[in-house]
Amino acid sequence: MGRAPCCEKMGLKKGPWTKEEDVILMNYINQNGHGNWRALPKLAGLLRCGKSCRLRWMNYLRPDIKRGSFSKEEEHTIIQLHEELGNRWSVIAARLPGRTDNEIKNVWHTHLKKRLNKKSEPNSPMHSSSKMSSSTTVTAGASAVSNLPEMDESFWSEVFSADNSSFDQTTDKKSEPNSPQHSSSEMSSSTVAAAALTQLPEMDVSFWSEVFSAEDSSVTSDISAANSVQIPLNVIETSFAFDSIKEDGMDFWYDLFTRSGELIELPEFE
DNA sequence: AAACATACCAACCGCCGCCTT
DNA sequence: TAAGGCGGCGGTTGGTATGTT
Repeated sequence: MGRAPCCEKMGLKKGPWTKEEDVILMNYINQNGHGNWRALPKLAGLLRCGKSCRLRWMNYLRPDIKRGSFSKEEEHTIIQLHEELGNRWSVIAARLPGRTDNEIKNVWHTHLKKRLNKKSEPNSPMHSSSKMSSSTTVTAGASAVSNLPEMDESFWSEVFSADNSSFDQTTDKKSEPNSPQHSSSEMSSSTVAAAALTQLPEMDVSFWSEVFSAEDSSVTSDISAANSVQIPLNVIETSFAFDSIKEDGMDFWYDLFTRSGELIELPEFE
């Protein structure tokens, strides 16, 4: 068919997103939704292609994204679903609320695949087919399942214990959504950041606390500045299926807080 | 302390399927 | 029916962090 590349490279930005861009994108989508990704960057005033905006939103900024490391149950689920479905990450992601296909794909390639390979290496009738990858179809997946040695509790506990160190490592790193890799510029305006915080109470707190720490603590006290941005919460609430999000979100935060004793006091939302 | 290797993950690229005209 | 536009998906890459020598 021959289509034009998604972003006519003219002056469009690539690479890591800055916090300013994140805020702009979030504010825009909160206010207007994302009817047309292609048109969105122009309307929002971003020098990005629509695809890039969509990806950023889907994989990172959506309020319902669950942060933190994958639980054993989640990893278990991924492994099982991958056996059934192959590399259909979006389908797998649909079964793991709050997880993105990209995230799952990454976890698979960095942890789970290795773990399984390690596990099955000695006499590997099953996964030595490290080629199960791209061409894996549902039927192939199904046949793979039938070839599997029965995976009882001991199998899974071995799989998980095989690489526990990395499992734990991910906990710390993942809890920081805007990874340190990003040499992103600091927030230019504490007002914007504070506004975003108040608008999105369900947003990943560590994200915003990082934003604020970049400024300094005075920012949090400057939270009244949030009033300068007029995005009523009800707009946000109608933009998303907030009810379900809230439920998942609360569980997530409760879990997160109870597990990390060292967590600092959060800014108070009023 | 420096150099190198490895792990991790956000983001890009290109293809595909669906929908509209 | 074909062409074109768009969103979405999966593979891959590149930059940074971390570990090892």
